[in-house]
Amino acid sequence: MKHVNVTEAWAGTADCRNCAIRASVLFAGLKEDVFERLHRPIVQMIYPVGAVIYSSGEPAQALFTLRSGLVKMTQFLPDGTQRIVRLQRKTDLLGLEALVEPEYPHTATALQRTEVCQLPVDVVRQLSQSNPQLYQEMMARWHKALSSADRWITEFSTGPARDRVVRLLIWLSEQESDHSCHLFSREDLGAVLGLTTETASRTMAELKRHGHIREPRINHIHCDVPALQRLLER
Amino acid sequence: MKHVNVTEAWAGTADCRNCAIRASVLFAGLKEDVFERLHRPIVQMIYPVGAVIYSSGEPAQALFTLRSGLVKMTQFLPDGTQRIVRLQRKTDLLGLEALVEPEYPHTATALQRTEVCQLPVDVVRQLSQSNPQLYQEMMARWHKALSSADRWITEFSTGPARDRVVRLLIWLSEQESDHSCHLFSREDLGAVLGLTTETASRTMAELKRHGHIREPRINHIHCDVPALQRLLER
DNA sequence: CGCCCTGTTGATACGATTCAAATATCGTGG
DNA sequence: CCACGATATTTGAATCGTATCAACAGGGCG
Repeated sequence: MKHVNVTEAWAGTADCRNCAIRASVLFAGLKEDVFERLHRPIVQMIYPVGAVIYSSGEPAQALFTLRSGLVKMTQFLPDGTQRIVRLQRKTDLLGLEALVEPEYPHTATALQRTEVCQLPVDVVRQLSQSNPQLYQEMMARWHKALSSADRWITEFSTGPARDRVVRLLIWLSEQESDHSCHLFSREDLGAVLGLTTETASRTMAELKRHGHIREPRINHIHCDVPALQRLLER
Repeated sequence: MKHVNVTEAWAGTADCRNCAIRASVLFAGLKEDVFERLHRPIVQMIYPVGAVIYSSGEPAQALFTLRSGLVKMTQFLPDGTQRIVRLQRKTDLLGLEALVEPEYPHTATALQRTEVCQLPVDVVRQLSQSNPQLYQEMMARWHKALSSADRWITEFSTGPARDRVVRLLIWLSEQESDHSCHLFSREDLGAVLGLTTETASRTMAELKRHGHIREPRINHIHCDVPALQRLLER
């Protein structure tokens, strides 16, 4: 595994009012004056592949809205082993735990070039308590995180290797318009699905041989989604 | 699988003020007057083994605080297969999703005789919005649910069969004082751990042969917890 | 150019599933 | 209360899938 030591790029104060994903971010539907108070301390950041957004055990001082990219959430067990417990992508909110715990429970690492908006935790906590709209939105975020966890268990931790890989490819294709998806390393692919690197590699090779996927550029996958769906049916 | 068709027992209006687990329930620390408004509509229920507390797809009208017992949360996939995605026990809050969604996403089934308090969702929603204390408590509940989900992934969906069984036995022993635990059927044991019934049975038999557990009465397990811990270490 | 890292492929071993059968347990009605 | 059938559990043998260990190919980078 390549070791990356990045100082993340500070990309300026956020222009929330013109945010391309504003409709789906935390503050969709906030009144102007409330919004005004909130958006000022927001900072934008850009992380390259491999960059760590925050680490497990670090003081939890901010939440992050994901504007683009893909982030793996890793949990470390007492015995030193680690497992990826979630993947986060566009419009997801990272580090909700900061509202409740003093330290982040996961390590968040960019698997693709990733843009985030950083929200100080006290601001979010304070506003969400006084603003029913935001309160409801927070609940929805927790709920979304929990649903993802359930989906993770049933789709990515269950069944034979091929099915898991296929489900992940479909999941990754969901957000792309053209049946393509940006994959990450075989090693991470395995870690996400609880498989070894070799099995991940073999499975990908087999899917290619059957013509269900193509890989014109490395880690850029074209998926025959309907065919993949059919594979899952039996 | 045995099919149970129970009408759950109504056990009267809750006596919250003298609740044995009040310190750890949702309303710990509420002011008297607020508490007064809340506790009136609370109803206590007792479910026998196998009883369904609520079903996936059913209108979500209540949350449930678990006073005692054990409940499995089952998710049904489009293809008809099902998987247990969580186990809930004393002081856990069931059906948080009711705050956000019109229908329950899971089916909640009692694995042991289970006592719950039923809280109407509108009451909880309304109170939690106006009461900062309860708001914070709700966040903590969501967080707890999410942590459980993470733990589920890393402990019960990962590694060889024996390790999974051992981790579950330890988890079940946690709440008992005397290193014993009340188990459920081998079929459910398998479903919880993503294993077949046969593998679950074989693994239990092997643990018995090695003297790490005893089963004096059926499904009443005595665990040599330190020995089990040691099994996980290598 | 050569080294290192990632990915691929092959051979083998191990563990879990599957299918099948025997045994134990539970619940019910006689 | 016992006997019976239904259901759950245990055990065995064969098979399948994944991990493991090992070797090798290709690409990027110093």
